[in-house]
Amino acid sequence: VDSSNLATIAEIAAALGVSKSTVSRALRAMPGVSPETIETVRRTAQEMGYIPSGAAVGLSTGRNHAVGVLVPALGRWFFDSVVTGVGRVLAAQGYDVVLFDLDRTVGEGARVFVRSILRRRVDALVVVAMMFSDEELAEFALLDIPIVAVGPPTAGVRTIGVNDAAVMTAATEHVLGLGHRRLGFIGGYDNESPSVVSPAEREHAFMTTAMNAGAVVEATWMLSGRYRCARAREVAAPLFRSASWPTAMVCASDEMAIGVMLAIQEAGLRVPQDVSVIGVDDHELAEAFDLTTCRQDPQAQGEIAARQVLAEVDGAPRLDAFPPADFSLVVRGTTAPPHGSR
Amino acid sequence: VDSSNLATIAEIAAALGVSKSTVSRALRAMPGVSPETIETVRRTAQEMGYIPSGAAVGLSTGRNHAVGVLVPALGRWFFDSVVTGVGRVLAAQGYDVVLFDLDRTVGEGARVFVRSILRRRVDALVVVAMMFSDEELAEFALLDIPIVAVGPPTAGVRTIGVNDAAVMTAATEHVLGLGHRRLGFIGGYDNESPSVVSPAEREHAFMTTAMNAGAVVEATWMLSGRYRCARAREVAAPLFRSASWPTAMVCASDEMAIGVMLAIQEAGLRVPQDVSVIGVDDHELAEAFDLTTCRQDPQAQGEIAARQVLAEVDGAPRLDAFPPADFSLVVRGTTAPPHGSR
DNA sequence: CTGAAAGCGCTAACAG
DNA sequence: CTGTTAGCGCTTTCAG
Repeated sequence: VDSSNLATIAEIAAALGVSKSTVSRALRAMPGVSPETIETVRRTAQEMGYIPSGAAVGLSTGRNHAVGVLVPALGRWFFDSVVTGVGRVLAAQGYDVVLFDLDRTVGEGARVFVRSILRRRVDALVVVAMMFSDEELAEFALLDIPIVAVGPPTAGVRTIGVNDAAVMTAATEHVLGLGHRRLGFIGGYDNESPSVVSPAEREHAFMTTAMNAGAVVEATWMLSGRYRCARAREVAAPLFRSASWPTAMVCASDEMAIGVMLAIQEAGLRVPQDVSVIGVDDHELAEAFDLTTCRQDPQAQGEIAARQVLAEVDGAPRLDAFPPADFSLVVRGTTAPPHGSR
Repeated sequence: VDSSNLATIAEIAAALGVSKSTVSRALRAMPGVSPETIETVRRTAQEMGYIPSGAAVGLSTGRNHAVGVLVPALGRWFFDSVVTGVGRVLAAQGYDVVLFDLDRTVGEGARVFVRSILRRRVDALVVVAMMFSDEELAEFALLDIPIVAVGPPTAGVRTIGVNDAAVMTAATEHVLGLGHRRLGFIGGYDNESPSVVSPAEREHAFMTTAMNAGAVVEATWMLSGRYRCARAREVAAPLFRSASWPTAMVCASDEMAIGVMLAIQEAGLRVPQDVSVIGVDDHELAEAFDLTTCRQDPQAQGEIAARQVLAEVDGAPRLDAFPPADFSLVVRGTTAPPHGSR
């Protein structure tokens, strides 16, 4: 027990000749403490370099003033934005964010985090775009703390996020409206990260909308880019070097849209003259690439999630479902009527 | 004190008719506990859904098993990578990462974090690319925990990072070696975020190297992109629409290099035929953009930082300085001899 | 308005 | 090998 040289509440009490309780109350400005004592205590606390011990407070009150944030990985716009949003409201309320980057956990003793990682160090949990096993959900239940998910619907956890079907339908209808009838799609599908929730609705909504409009969607035009720019570029490259390609690519994320654009250009084709490209997110780079997209605001979603769990930690009634988050079509320069049309 | 329904060490002791100490020891597999007891205790702990209380352990041992990570913001490749690296080693050692995104703190009660935020909840600190006031450094000292910085040198804190001068010199020499004599530079300079450390050495090293080689560097070719892609594109756009532009742009980060390439293309010029572009980082998108760059590995740097603070938490002697981190030139397709040369 | 005392859940000497 | 006894630093009744 190497508790450095930081002052404790007892020490400042001794120095002032008052009781620990008085100091404790004064420090927290509780009702029923004379303004003078409150002043004196605060000042000497300051002078003595007092910093409360989170552990002691936590043990005593049962509140850790910290919420856990589980992300599949850092470095992706959506996840980062959510964490930023969550962090913003938590900081404002004096809560810490304990970050769990599950990326590294996968593979090893994989995801035994509930028991081994979150040892009641957090008062609530915000999880981003992840799937959980029944076991994990059971442990969450045991933990008995507010949990909300952000992103695509997470089984077993209430989720805040956009309506993926609506978003994709809007994107698809935009290019259909421009006259495109040869449509391609790139989504995140594959079994690489089974624990990361992929918005399944997106592919489905694209297909349905395209089919209903009588558009042509060849099997080879349905790509999987794992939501990464580089990966999208790789898988799209052969398509645009082949003999038959779509005149519009509907992408489930802006990162993939950018990758697709790169592939298109490398193949000697131009956007939007030869191929239109539309994404989803309004990523920070979307404007720089003049990318048409369906804007959503993950930071705001994170803020909503954080506010809700904090409210519940403070005794607010549990909210069972969130209304879908906002999104809106942002038309820029990567979509245009297909070549040859007017 | 609403300590849910989780079992405590006392309860499992009672259920087994042994003492708390025995349970405590058994759970931690301490020497001097019969294999049988250890087995029994563990099993019933498991059955009773026991999860140790971090607060109690922390109070008792003085170790929180958590380290704080301070970043200027999330969503930038370098910062994200460092956090990922730190998180990776911490997770492996059973430590939590408490993330402080200072972005939001700036402006408000700005950066009183040491006292108000880190209430001894962390056993160590890793800070990324930040500057601290003397006041803050004093509070760090008071905290008396291992602290290491990652990135450009941080005054008052030992830092792990690449030698910025060496990196920039290498980049500049690469284009000089290709025959370029009209050089431009884009760095992060400005007063926007005074608390974020900007690698000052980079601009200086570029200048020195360029001058020594007798290259031409017009004043309007020295840009400030704040290390953001979009910003870089904006400031570079007018340059490449003007009458006089450099044949090679040396960029202090890949994100800015990409922005510059966008601006070049928009101006109707081509990379590398008209303008060569070289960056720094080997960002995850560098390969997709076929960008020549000076690779560094911020994740590895974060890992080194994390390993060192953990070692010191465990009693290892304090390390006063780190050797410079590795970097290497990665030549790809965005640099070539200047037009007209052979 | 203030003090005394009892814990929060766990670890850590000391004794057996 | 196991039990007892003190705390860690703070909050919180319950009495003055």
